[in-house]
Amino acid sequence: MGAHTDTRNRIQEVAIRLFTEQGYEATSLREIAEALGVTKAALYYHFRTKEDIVASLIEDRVKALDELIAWAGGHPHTPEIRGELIRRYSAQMTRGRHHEVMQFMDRNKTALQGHAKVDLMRERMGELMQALCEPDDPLPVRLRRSMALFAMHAAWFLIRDESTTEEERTAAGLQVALELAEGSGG
Amino acid sequence: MGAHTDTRNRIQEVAIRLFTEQGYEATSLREIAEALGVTKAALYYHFRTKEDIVASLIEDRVKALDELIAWAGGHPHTPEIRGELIRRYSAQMTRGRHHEVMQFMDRNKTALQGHAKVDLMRERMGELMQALCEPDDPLPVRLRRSMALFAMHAAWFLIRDESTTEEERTAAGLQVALELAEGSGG
DNA sequence: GTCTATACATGGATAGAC
DNA sequence: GTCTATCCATGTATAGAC
Repeated sequence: MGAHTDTRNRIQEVAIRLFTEQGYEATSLREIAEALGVTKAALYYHFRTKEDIVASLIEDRVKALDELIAWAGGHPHTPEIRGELIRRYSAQMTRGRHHEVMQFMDRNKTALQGHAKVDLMRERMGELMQALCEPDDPLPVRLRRSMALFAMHAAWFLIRDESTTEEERTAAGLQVALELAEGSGG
Repeated sequence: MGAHTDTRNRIQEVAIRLFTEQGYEATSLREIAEALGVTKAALYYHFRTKEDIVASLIEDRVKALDELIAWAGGHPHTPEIRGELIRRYSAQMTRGRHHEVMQFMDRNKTALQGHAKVDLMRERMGELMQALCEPDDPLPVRLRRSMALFAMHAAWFLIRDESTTEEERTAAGLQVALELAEGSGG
């Protein structure tokens, strides 16, 4: 954990904040550099490209998704397993930068298209969805299950209320997600 | 409805498609022009700026939201009124370019930040939300009601299945939205 | 590790001819 | 209404000094 790792971390911190607030394309490397009190060229010592900064930001999230998919692969598609999968997903959102990463991606959907790591992560989300529902489930069920995952993101960034605690967000997201997954019609 | 109106319409059609597929910033005016077989300069005859194209795309949606908000303003906040509000919202999605506009905006959140008409529309969505829930409603209720609106968008673009008909999408979105608005916890 | 300087591409937008 | 030509700002990325 020398000065190298530290600067690298500070770059990531500022980058994800600005990418989320102002947008990925609207945020120049010059702007990130200035916020850190260094120059553009300094960033290029730590990251080969702008895309590499993004890749570094989401790699923990991809790993976490891989674990979830692997776990789901060893279990049958039952309501109980779906519930547990959702609980585990919810728990991930409380750790590290995971919910920040999801918000960053949600707000920059098109801008991140074509980034290798981002496309990989979209694939993983698709695989996770397949663990939550069969292709021949009725449309309302598929819609509800897709939205179950979204509920756990939305709890963090759809509700903008500053006074809401992290525990309340997590609980609300989890509750709505579980209802959506096993609601009256599915 | 002369050649003027026609070309203008064709520009809008190509623009919203490319903005949604590839992204707003990733789509240059040159690219739109080439897809139409004209030059960049020709576009500038019909629209003063790139931002003006966006404004023209969403203005019908803003008008539709205004109508909805006005209607809600004349009624109390009851489950029945909320249900009717959601039904009317759902009906709007089946007309004109409304669901395409919502998808375009969903996929380009940050890129459209600061566009006057887009910011206006975000305000309107906020007002509509206020018609659906009180500030002191419990968090899961607020989350569910926010997601009710999202469900009606998601029915159109979260489910990518080509064989799904427009009627099925509309019905599924409406059903899930109504469940979310008046679910077990809200 | 960070700097200055700069190459190089691309995009939005305008001027003025036809 | 559409064209050619061009301006100008900005962005990513690199070379090379310190």
